[in-house]
Amino acid sequence: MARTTGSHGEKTEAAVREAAVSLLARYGYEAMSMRQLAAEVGVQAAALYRYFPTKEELLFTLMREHMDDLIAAWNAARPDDADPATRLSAYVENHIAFHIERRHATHVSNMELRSLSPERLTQILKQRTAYEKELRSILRDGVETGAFRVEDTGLTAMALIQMMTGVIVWFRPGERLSIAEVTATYLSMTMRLVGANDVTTGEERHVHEHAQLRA
Amino acid sequence: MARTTGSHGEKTEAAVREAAVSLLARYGYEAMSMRQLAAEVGVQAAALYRYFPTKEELLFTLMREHMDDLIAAWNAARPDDADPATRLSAYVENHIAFHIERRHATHVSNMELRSLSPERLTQILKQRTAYEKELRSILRDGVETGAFRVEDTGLTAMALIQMMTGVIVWFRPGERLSIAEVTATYLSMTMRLVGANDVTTGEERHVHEHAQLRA
DNA sequence: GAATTAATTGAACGTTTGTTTTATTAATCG
DNA sequence: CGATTAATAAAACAAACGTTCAATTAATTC
Repeated sequence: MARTTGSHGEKTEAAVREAAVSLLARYGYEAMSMRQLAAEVGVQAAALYRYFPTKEELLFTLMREHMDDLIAAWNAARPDDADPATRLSAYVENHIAFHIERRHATHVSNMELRSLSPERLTQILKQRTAYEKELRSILRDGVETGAFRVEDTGLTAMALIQMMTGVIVWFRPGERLSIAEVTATYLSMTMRLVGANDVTTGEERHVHEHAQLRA
Repeated sequence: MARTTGSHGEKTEAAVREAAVSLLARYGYEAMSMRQLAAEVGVQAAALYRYFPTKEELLFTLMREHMDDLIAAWNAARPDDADPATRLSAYVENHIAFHIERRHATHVSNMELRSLSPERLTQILKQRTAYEKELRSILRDGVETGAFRVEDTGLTAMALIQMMTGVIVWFRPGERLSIAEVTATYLSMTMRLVGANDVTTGEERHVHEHAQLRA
């Protein structure tokens, strides 16, 4: 047999991407074989090489596009000329919403860095650093204006990102908490962590609205 | 050739464990081959099977002992009849010190869970849950006595653990910050996060001592 | 110092791996 | 409808994998 009835390049490539994200998240890069991926798509292994020249290029493509999307999502959501607290809220909300919605791809992008060649690793890390820099900048501005009380902006940014990204480890859609509840709780934890409620006097009230939701 | 001069079982086994933790942390379970591990130890691959029956059993042994050690360290450090803030401080300090000191082993225990068989995975997760339960219990007590202001103890415990364990991702000994500085900063972030400084009136002062170390 | 035990080598086994090549069939275009 | 192009299958490749086995040598014991 050769070309199958109803076969279409774009559809197959989309199916490969989807199956790859799923299998990579579940088994990891080294444990996922090209034959396993092909079987999931319903195709022979050789067919994969029409869309991606190597296994590593497939991984890299998925990771790069995921980082592109993350940065694009933040650029669309960022409130440009707002006070630090508002900008921090937007960052937290975007980060958590994006990471919950795309848990599998995030898992891959965070866990499989060591499977990339040095040059490709550098590129992904560059994108990640650019994204994290946005948070550091917000924190720095907040410290300057007195909106936040933070000891070390670099360290705090790392702590916040680790904390927020951690949702993908335990969060399962449809269990106990909704995305909105999780986001609200993380938002208030973040604001307390950066010492925001001691300083702001007006709109930071909305943080406390959620504060006793489930005490 | 066969038995080499100066060979001794205990020494070899210790060398295997040490090299395995290092290689597993750097390359991951699937990417590390038994031949690569043997080469690192300076031995042939077949010699490894005198100490560990399979590759997976080697991984499991390292992970189980690491969890044992973590729980033992906490049992040695835990202040039993103290107020929640003191207990939380002890938990944070122990967690960060232990995880920085044993970054590689922690990395393995966190990243390679999916390479374990279901039964072995269950055992490691049981140990992990037992350890995390300690933190949830501290948070619950703190909420009850009014020492902490926390919306969801389970969610807060997960957030704190993700945040604290995250140090192993970026911390490198001998760079910029000392272990003591990192611990102090994480301690004050934790205390703010659980809303501790609004309630306690006496010994929570020592939190603020560190607070403006590097603002 | 001979007998026994502990530790290791070297070769081999059957699988599985990522990838390439060639042939074949379906879809598309003129 | 015939020619061309796109999409796939099937088979094969060498390399690497975890693991086993028999042979061999060092350390230990009596």
